[in-house]
Amino acid sequence: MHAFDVLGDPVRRRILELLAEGELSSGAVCAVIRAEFGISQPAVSQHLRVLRDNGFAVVRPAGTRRLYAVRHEALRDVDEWLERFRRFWTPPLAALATEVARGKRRRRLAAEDNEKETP
Amino acid sequence: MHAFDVLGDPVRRRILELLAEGELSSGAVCAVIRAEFGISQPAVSQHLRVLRDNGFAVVRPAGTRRLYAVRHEALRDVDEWLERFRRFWTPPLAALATEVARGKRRRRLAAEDNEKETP
DNA sequence: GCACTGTATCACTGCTCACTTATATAAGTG
DNA sequence: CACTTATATAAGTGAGCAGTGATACAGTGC
Repeated sequence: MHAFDVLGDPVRRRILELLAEGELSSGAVCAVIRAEFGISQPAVSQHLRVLRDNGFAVVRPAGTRRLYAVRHEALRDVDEWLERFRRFWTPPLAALATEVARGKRRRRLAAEDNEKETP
Repeated sequence: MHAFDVLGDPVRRRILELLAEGELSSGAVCAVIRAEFGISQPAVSQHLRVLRDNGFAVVRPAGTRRLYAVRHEALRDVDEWLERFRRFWTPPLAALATEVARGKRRRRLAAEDNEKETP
């Protein structure tokens, strides 16, 4: 499932917005979504599953609860897709900083690869 | 239709990628998409319509052709939705520049509103 | 152990939406 | 004008997916 397919659903977008504030239990997410969209608990649970399966969220058991958090890597991929359009509205300073960040990230990823190859 | 629903389709994303390079005729888009996705001309035309109707593309007649171009405003809205997540991977410099740009945009929009109210 | 709460999965269903074929509209060309 | 090319619209069909109710599973406290 492509990143944008995941974000194509309003419920999933809302869940991510909620998780952006910080870790939340399945039940907490469920409560808000039920109130706002009027859908059942299984429906919310399935959306959480989609988010998990596609790397948009991570889950951590805490007693009987399961705490969800955003995985920002997935959203960064979306952000990078926008890159090619961004130059039309991004001022040069931000573009430069983004470029610097991207270079950093590339170097980091490359370093990780080297670690794997020569452990 | 929400911006992310529009981007939820791989064909539409690809079309936007093509248009990001510059203005293209319906036929030119069609040729590429047909080759890559194997769908019919009407199918492509319908996707172009969705992009038009949702403000992701503008069209300009040129003789018998119709030239399509990206409307960046729509993509900026998507970009702004990502804003709340971006702080996790954006370096401070870029964040500052983005903030400056946003202030600019807000002032511009406000100015436009004033123009309307006192023409 | 049992009951209870919190969460996930299963099996099914209905609706949305992307596709197709056929056709309409519009502009250039002889 | 008829003919062709370029593009859009119409009508109908099929698949996918988000929803439901029922159920299973896991952890907590008695």
